[in-house]
Amino acid sequence: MPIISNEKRDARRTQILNAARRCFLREGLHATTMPDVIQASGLSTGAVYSYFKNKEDIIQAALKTSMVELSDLLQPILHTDSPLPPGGLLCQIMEAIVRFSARDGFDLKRLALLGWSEAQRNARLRSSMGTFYIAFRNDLAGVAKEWQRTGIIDSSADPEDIGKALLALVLGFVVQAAIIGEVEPETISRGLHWACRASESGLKGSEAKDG
Amino acid sequence: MPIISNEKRDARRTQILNAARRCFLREGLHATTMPDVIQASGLSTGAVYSYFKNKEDIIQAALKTSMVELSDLLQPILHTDSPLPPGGLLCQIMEAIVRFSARDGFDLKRLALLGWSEAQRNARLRSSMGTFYIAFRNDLAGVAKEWQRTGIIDSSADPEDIGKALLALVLGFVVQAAIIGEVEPETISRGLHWACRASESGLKGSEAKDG
Amino acid sequence: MPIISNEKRDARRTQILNAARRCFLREGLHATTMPDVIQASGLSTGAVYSYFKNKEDIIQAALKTSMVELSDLLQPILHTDSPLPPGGLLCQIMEAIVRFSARDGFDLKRLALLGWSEAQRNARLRSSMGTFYIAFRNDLAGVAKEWQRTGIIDSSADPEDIGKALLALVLGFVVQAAIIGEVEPETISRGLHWACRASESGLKGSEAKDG
Amino acid sequence: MPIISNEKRDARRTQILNAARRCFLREGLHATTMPDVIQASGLSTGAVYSYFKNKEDIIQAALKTSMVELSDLLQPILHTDSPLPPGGLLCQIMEAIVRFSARDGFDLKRLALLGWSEAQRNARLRSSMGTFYIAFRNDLAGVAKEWQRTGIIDSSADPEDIGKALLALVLGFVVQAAIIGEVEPETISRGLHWACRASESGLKGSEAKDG
DNA sequence: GATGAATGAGTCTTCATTCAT
DNA sequence: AATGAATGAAGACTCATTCAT
Repeated sequence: MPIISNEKRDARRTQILNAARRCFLREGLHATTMPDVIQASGLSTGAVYSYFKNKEDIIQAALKTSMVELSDLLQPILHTDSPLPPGGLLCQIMEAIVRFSARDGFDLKRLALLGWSEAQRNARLRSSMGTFYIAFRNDLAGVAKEWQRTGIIDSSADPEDIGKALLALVLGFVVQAAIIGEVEPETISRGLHWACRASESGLKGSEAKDG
Repeated sequence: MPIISNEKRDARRTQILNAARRCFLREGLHATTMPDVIQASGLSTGAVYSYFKNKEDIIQAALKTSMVELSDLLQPILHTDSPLPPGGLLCQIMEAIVRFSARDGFDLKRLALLGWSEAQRNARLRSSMGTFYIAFRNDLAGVAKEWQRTGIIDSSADPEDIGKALLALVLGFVVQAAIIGEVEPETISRGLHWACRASESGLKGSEAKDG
Repeated sequence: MPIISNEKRDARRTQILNAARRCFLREGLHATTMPDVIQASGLSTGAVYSYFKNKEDIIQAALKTSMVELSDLLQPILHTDSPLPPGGLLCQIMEAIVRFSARDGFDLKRLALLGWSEAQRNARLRSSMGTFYIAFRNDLAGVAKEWQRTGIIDSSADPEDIGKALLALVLGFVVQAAIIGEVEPETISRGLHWACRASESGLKGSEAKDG
Repeated sequence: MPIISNEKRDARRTQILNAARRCFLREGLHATTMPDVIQASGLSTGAVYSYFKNKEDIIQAALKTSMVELSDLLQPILHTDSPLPPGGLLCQIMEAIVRFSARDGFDLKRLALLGWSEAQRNARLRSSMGTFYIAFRNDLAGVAKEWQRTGIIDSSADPEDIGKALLALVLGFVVQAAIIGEVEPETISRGLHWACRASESGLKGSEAKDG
């Protein structure tokens, strides 16, 4: 039965990819050698190369897998009929990311930094990563539209802009947590809360510039 | 006199560092070879190695230099007697970063991504980078205190939290601009403005969780 | 089966080591480059490096191998029930060394000089070489004890001292043969014979000093 | 006055050569770099290169100097009207070498090993070293003739052979002292004394072989 | 003459990938 | 289908020597 064979194939791929991610987090993308991945996977050189054409393919697949996993995690949060208000949603997303990192031992935040860096010089990765983040941003804009529909947010706002602002907060949380640490999802949310309550908060950049 | 003047030495160092940064942006930190840097610098192998002990040293210095330059750029914005309100300040910072990138042809945003990635496995870099970002975050918290002093922000807020939230926005803008593009400082500011005006905005994380 | 047999592995190691020894004798230890050894071995760079960690390892192994081979050669001479008297034994040892050098084309005498030099600054080599020579010296002292047992040598003599004197003669023969030439084992033996028959030979150092 | 200048030149040369010998003893001939020698000499690169054409020249001169110094030391011992008998002479020579090593901090024994090794692949050095050792051997043979003249040694002996045997002992002492240690001049002398008093000592190699 | 900055050929070593078995 | 030995191109770095000042 080819079905079992296929399952086995998938299991092997996952085994290699997980080994690769462990290596990547430990050594970085470039400093990780194929022997590193091969040893960590417990397979033979030839076996690994029968599942992936080359190292670039493994990087690509490992990062893509992470993006897909994250996507699965975020879908229920973003595609719900009654999304939480901005602050709550942000927290939910950031906590999901934190939880994901804890779950499998792959620190998604740190893996993301590796991916962003690699995407600078790897067109294929840049492309798949771009697709992922644009979809994420669009989903956030979609939530913003839902907020407008339910009257939580003014209908004159540009939902795209809101999506971009929210994405910036999420990504910035990821960087900050990975590089400095000492940030919790709630910290961000709370800080934002106060910043936004500034009298004449002037959050509209144009006003700021004019003033 | 074959003894080179300090100015000339510094000029040479800068020459190498700038060449390195150009290479890094083009090829990434690891894919950049020493011959790449050497050729780009216009010097000889030996000359480059007389200014920097090894490749790691060049990476270190190139990123450190960028941090120092950025720091110089941000100081006047962050250490002023009458800082702009939150939205305006954010815009100012992001625009400074954008302007810096345009100035010398070194896209600071993309260089930052490279640095964050490298910092994962390079303790020395992680240390100097951590110092820089913590100082940045503290400066932002300092501005928050100033806002509290002038009554722009409620005195019950934690300025540290505000610093973290603002830093997240700045870093997130950098990532988003580098990876997806199609974000302007004002976009973020505007999106945030609307998100924050959400009725019962629920930006306080705890409320969000409870809800 | 790509899994190589132990015999083949050993054959490869020997192949590399013999190539290395040929190079070392031609160029010296340091002036021999890895490409030299690699080409002489007939293998590829990677293959050589899969058998030996680095150049130092090859030096170490090449010299150690020589010591082991020499040891095998000397064992039957030194560990016999009825050793020849001093002069005969010396000749036997020196001739064994000469014969060994002729056998495989590796001039053991010249290789020894290279090793002694390298041992000055290479602790690991110094250690293994020290072990070898101390064992050799002890074996010579052992023969001296046998001589004392059979009455060939006075029982009041210190066998250790005899071992040291004999070792000096052997090593000195090696140096002289390698550096100046025109010495045969018998020459040494004969010269010693006459020198020792000096009336009031005064070979006891203390007497010499007093005189 | 060119005389002072010449003296200064010689002093400089000595300064460089002494620095070089210190380096050579510490690092070996090849692992010593020109910067090593330059720094140890306290002069500038250019200065050192104005006194010696290249590194090979420094090696050559440093070793030659050592040979000359040793020669000066041995002359009075070897060219005397009433030389000590064999055992005493040997001790005198070995003690002179030991004393020389202690005097200036240049361990002549270890320097000799370095030189022998280098002589394998350096024709010029091999030549000057050969000249030195042949002269030494001839001087020893000369002493043997003197011993024959005064009746200490049988007139039927070949003084050349005696020279070779004595040289072997001296060189062997040097090697043993440098590589293993725990040998004193007297030890050798004493050991030899007992070995030679072997009944039917059979020191004549031919007899040994026949037996 | 003196200086030391600059040169660049030459070394060791790694590692992605292939392919005989 | 699986294995892991073998390949060799490519990279980081050193250091003897030169020569402009």
